[in-house]
Amino acid sequence: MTKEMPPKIIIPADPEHQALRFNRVREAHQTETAEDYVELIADLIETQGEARVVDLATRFGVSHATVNKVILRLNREGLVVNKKYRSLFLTDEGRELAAKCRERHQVVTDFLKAIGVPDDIAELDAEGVEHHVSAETLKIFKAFTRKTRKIS
Amino acid sequence: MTKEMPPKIIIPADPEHQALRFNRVREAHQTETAEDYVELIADLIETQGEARVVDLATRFGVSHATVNKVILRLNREGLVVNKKYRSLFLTDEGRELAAKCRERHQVVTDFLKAIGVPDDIAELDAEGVEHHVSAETLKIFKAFTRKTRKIS
DNA sequence: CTCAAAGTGTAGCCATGGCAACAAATTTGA
DNA sequence: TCAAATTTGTTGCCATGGCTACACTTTGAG
Ligand SMILES: [Mn+2]
Ligand SMILES: [Mn+2]
Ligand SMILES: [Mn+2]
Ligand SMILES: [Mn+2]
Repeated sequence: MTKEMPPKIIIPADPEHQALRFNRVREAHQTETAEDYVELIADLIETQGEARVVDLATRFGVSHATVNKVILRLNREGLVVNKKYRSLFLTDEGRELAAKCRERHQVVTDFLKAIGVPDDIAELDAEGVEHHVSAETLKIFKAFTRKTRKIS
Repeated sequence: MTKEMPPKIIIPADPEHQALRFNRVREAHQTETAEDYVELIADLIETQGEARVVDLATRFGVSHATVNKVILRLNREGLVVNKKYRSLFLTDEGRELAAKCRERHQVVTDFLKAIGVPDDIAELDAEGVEHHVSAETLKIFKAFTRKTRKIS
């Protein structure tokens, strides 16, 4: 990384350029589990008072064993605090990430609705799309939604 | 699954409804490797005359061993035909999927550019987003791009 | 024609995130 | 209170898609 790239001309068919795209998608996949987990944990703490393994399992549609394994990783990565047989908490870093993800999720959902996607479909699509939208695109989404709302 | 759900009212905070969203994302992840592979194989056959393992590796930014393993799966799934030490071919099903994915990829890229996302960023984002966009949303993307093009 | 380089295949390792089955702790309600 | 139900934890299995190292085949330059 950080080779010298003087004028940085992008040739779309350039193999290395293509590799960059796929690398970025793979990176997104690395982080998206963590993102969805901290987001849902934050939501549960707000709406239910606490985040329990069994609720995460139901909401994600996976077994509690799977949740447990992921939580172990998130703990290792410093996003989640868990004491045995107790409900889950977020670290400061986890809370920060959750806030960022919730905001982003909302921007994507609102945008899809703004361009006319039915609410239920917008919510389905946003769950996946959110993890692949760059900051620049997000900004454009936000501006578009704002503009549309002023009109209507 | 397939419990009786008479009027099917969607409550956004409903845990089962939430599980549906995440299940859909997981399904997309199951298929997206296959999608990107057949799309790139089709492109290489068109532009280079043949699709070779080493080119796929370069374009995806992974080792040739990884490509080989994925190709094995795609062969098992009836999308790719490969003879030892020979270049890769698509089955009819593979070609069909490739065409569908290329079209979808193009629609997403064009849409992002149409709403003002810079070309290079649009191409980055599209590579991930394409796999999470429903048919309904795609239709709306297409209509929006068409409309925008008429204006400009 | 030869043989070195390039390409391909394979084995074995890893991390992630699925699962079922079983074990342990906690909570609940009779 | 205390036993049953619920929740949580753990183990061991699987598939995917990463990697390196090494083996084999094909290709092409000299
Ligand atoms: Mn989300
Ligand atoms: Mn998501
Ligand atoms: Mn694509
Ligand atoms: Mn893609």
